[in-house]
Amino acid sequence: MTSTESRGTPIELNAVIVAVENCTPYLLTTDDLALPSGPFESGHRTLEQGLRAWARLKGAQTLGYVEQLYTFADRDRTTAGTRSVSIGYLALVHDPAQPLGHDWSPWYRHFPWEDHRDGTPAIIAAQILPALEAWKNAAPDAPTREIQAERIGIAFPRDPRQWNEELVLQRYELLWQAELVAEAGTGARDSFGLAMPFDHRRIVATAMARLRAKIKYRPVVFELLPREFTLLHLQNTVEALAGLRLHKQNFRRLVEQQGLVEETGATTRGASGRPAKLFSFRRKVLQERAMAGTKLPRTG
Amino acid sequence: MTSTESRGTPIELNAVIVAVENCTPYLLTTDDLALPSGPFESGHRTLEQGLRAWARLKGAQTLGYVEQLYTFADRDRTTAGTRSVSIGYLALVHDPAQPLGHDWSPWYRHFPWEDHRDGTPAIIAAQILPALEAWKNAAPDAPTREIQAERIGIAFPRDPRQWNEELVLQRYELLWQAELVAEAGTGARDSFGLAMPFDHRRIVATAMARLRAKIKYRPVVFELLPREFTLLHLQNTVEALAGLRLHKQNFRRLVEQQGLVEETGATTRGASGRPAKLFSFRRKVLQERAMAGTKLPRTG
DNA sequence: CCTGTTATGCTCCATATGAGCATTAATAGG
DNA sequence: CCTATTAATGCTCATATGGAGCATAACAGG
Repeated sequence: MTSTESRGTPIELNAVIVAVENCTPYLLTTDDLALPSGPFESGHRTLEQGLRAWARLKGAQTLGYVEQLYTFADRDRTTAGTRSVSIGYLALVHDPAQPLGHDWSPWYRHFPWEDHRDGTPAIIAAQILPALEAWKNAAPDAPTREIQAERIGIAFPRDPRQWNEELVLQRYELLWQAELVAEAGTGARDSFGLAMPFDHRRIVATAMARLRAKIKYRPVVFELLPREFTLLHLQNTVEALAGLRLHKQNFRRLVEQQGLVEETGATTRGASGRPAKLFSFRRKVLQERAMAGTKLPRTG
Repeated sequence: MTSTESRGTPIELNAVIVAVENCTPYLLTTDDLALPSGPFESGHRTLEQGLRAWARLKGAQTLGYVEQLYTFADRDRTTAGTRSVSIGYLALVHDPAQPLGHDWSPWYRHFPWEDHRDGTPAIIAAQILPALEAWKNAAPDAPTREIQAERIGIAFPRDPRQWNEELVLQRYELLWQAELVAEAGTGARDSFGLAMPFDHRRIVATAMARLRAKIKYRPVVFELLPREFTLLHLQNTVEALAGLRLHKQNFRRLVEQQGLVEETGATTRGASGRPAKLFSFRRKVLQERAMAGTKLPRTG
């Protein structure tokens, strides 16, 4: 920090642009599966506005929710030889009018171990755990093995009920260190999930983790839904993001007791089964409860 | 984003370095109350490591916990004329051996409206609310006034039990927009709290909000305490950060049931009153519960 | 009418949280 | 030794909140 080598570092923006269609979350990518990115443009007042304008140009639907994720600047993060700094953004696209095209990639293709909606994915017991075992056992000393074993146990617990869907980034980093993802470079033996260029899969992991954490305390799911939706549609979307099945009745109780939605009066028609009421998001809650609230045992 | 004007933008790091002494949180600042900052140095593997090395040089105690806060890059953020990008960090310093010197500033001097440990601070009813009222009433149209009133009501609720200690940033931004902090520039009539140069007070507000949110679901308080502490000391530290009084018995119950601490066997001596047992942080919980857990009604 | 399917209502229980009341263990000062 | 003071601790109780599951209701199609 004492050097004056501040000619300037190239800054780029990377956006994880998410849409959900038919119970599947998708990422907007370029042809080579890279995240859309561009140079930092100083013409906009804020980074976020710049991102929105740029996404419009790139042909993504208009971005709804936008949030800064993280600034990535490890030394080994080099694009075209020079070290680069990237500011990652997460953006959510409302239910797209036209079906998603070929430039949208289902995110579980890149993270097959993260989708637990139909039970623990087979790849975990069949391939990931054995490979991690082997990696752990290759550690030089016992204490290290101990620590690795702990990490593995937390990231990929045996008991399905222990699965913590938020640990997306920890899991990806664990697989990286064990050289079980192609991006780790050094001649990975096994490679799980569809790789992405540069550190983009890491950025996506960060985005998934953030999103999975956020849906629990902020009504962001609605940024991925059309204006009107059924409660089942809402639940399916949350499940798609979390990669988990939820208890239907309790999910509804939660949604209603929090006053997140209101009936529009209309119902679905034509489908099989009892028609469902249509709901819309109560924008007011954004103001009413600027946030859930406390976990501290306050006085008064 | 289509231009190739990427000669590079100067990047600087700003660190909000926090320590707690005697029930008071302090910030490390320079003589003119600026946050310690320095150019982005590419010699380190990660930004975090760079920050640690640099803090050591600057004479801050060794940093314990470090976390990236946010990247600030609004157009009006200019240092010495040119637009600059700043990566903000939050760092926590363990109980300092020597007393904190003059380069540490109590954070409530900059945010007097945030300390509710002795009840709602007088400044809110006496000065802030009237000034915000006036600002709201000066809005051109009724809908705008309506919205401002909502914002004010959430940021500074009348009922003390509605006070949400996490909204530090929202409150600061509200005061900024109402030109009630000196940094807003345009000839602020009133100015609340001790100002800081540039947008540094905004960065601190971001840090406070993050910290207040984080202590609820991650055991970060221990990063601000000595190895051994009493439960009262622990509670006082949390209260200092949150700016709130907590219910003693329930606080203890919470801490114990979460298995955060373990007795060291020793007790305090010399003080008045019954001696308290000394505790230490159970590092294991970091692994055991890599995180609190769910808010979603899972199945299974 | 009978069956399959999905939407909705409700109950029950375990645990967490919010508020207090009551005791106990030390120290300081007479 | 006795007493006031200062904290630490132990417990209780009512009320939320979260997890599971049973029971009904409303429609499509044969």
